Amino acid sequence: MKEPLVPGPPQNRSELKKKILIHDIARHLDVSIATVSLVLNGKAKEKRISDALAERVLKYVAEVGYKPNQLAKSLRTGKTHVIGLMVEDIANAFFAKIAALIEKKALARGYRIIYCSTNNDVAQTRDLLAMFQERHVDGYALAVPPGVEAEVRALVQGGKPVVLFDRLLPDVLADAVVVDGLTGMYEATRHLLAQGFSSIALVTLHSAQTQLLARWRGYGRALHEHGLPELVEEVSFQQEPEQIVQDIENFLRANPQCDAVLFATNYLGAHGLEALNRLGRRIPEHMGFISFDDSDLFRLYYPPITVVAQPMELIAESVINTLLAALEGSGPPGRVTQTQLAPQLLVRQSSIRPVGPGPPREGGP
Amino acid sequence: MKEPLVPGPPQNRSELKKKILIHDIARHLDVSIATVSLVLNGKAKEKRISDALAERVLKYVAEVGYKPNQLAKSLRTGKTHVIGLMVEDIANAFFAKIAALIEKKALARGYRIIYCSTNNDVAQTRDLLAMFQERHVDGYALAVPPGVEAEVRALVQGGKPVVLFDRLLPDVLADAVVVDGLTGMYEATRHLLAQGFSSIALVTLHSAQTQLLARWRGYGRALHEHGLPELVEEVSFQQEPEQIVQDIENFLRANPQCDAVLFATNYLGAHGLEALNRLGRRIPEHMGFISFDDSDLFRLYYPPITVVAQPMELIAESVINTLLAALEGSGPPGRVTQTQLAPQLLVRQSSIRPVGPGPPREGGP
DNA sequence: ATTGGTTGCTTAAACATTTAAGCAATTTGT
DNA sequence: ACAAATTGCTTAAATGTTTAAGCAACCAAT
Repeated sequence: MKEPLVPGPPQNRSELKKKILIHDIARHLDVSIATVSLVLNGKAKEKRISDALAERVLKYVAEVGYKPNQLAKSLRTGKTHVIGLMVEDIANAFFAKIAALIEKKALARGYRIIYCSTNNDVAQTRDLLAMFQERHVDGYALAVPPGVEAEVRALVQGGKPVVLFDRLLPDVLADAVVVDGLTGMYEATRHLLAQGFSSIALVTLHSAQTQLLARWRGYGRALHEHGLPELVEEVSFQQEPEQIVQDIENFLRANPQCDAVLFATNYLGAHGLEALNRLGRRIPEHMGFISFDDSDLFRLYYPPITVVAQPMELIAESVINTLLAALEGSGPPGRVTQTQLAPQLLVRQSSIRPVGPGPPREGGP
Repeated sequence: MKEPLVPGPPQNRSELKKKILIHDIARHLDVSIATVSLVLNGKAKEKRISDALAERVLKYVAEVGYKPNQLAKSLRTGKTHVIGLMVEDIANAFFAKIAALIEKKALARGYRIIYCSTNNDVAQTRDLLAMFQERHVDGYALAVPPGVEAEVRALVQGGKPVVLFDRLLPDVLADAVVVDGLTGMYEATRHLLAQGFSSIALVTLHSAQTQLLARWRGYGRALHEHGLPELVEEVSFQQEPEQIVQDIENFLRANPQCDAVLFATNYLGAHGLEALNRLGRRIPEHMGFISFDDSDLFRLYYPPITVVAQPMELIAESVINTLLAALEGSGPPGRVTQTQLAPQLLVRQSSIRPVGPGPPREGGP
């Protein structure tokens, strides 16, 4: 313990913290600042600092607990060791989980993350991208809405490591990690068809986000193969949750023949559950139900909800690997790495058609 | 324009981005760097730069879109306009939501947030605190586990703005924002008692986190007032989710007389639901159920789960206000601001005792 | 006609580091 | 014995800002 036992006169506590600089180290060891710096940056060998001196430096540095000022370092080297991560909404379970995983993996490899939520707002996203640049992040992991193609392209062409994930930006050629939502939704839809559901709806967002369009295409493909028509509700994301629930409610009420419904995102699924509750329709007796993305809610719901689960660990791992490869790889190899991961259909009760008295078509209570 | 009109040989794209510096502005306007800097920092009046020149500077700066290098600025001024936010786990719904709210409010006031998850690991928390210091964050918003008192105290005494939230650190006098979990849990327990539940258990973590202890005390107080014994399961947080579920399962199996259970955190509640599922016990027929923290899971569960909800908006607002007051307030006012917010008991079906065989004790509906 | 006060800007140090270039002293080669 | 190469370190420029201190030029007042 360094604290004096007797407090003594009112010391200015901030003086106790007197930041120690590389200059202090150098002076104490009676060597130049450059020597200390070289040793600390592992260039002792390369720059022919003697082992003896290098060791003296390291020893003293450890002893006094000297830590270089990262701001000065970054200013000089142009590297911050910070990665900018931009997601739709950090309060969303999917993105929160991805962020947590990426943070952990990045930290383990010496990088810090700074996050931002775009809320799918183009202007805000632009501002945030500008902030990342101002803060001199070394690399970008982006799940951004369409509308910022120009800015992202400029980054890529400026040589900055950029990895798009969750969704692509049309016409922007960049490293990317995405999940094959088309196949995921295709199989989910086929599963519903196989279960005997015959009028299957999709609830998605009115948005040009590529992952949503892919999921839609998967749904559409399965239906077309069976000669069935699409039945799609596109809700707007710029509204209150309550409004979304009501939209879904109205949609389902307007389509009473519909006997199963797919949701393109986790929160649409959650709102869907609420809508069905209000309508008093039971899952799966009145309505088959599948959502994209897994969560505690879906897993523990009664009945448990069938989902198209994304491989979270793999996504995070791929994003960080791709980014670090670009960051640490010697110069731009000119190649673009696009990774596509397979989602997994987790079949639970909500999509299992109950064997009941005859075809339970439109069964009222 | 300095660019030749004829493009010439294959230009290096990165050269196109030639970062513009304050020096370039100064030279173009034929004034000194200092003048430009003063104007940009709103000190034109104070330092007697003529309005005419100030306007010329601003005009040209806007025209070429010059943005000062934040690293250099921070190095010189010692301010980064970054707040370090440390939570238990960013993937946890409560913290994710708080983080999202704090981020939004901070951004609106010109500050950036960098987050970290402690996972309640003391060593990791210490490392992360050190990182925040290295990155020169201007202020700290901390929900940290016990064990880092010394480090946090050092920060506070070093004059750094620190706001503890969600939980306090014993013996660290700092600004804080907490929720009155004692009263919250006291009322939740009283509610169960009023409903006629008679053997009420609490599932909490084996931890000295102050908010958990307060919740426990609230539970204990209500029981003691009714002359009833405590029945508490403390699960360890260092284990896999699956193990926690099994712990709860075993605990409930070992206490068959127990007819209601309270959970001290949202994820304990979620695990509790799973445990009850596995045991085949129905809520509220076999077991009354209340969890701390609200979530979609609890709200949409069947039956809907009664919760002690925390006022998220208020927490975020208070944290950021307290922090910015300390950051921008003129010097240390010497006073510590501790805010305590009231939680809200949201009564849902899971804690409503079904009228069944036997007297429903203490006034029915 | 000198002093004193403004006005309107500039000079230069400071922030804390990295790293290319340089320079004695020593070792090696012929 | 002398040139060349190597060793082991240092000097100083560079990174891009902010801001205290300074300095001409002009004006007002004695």
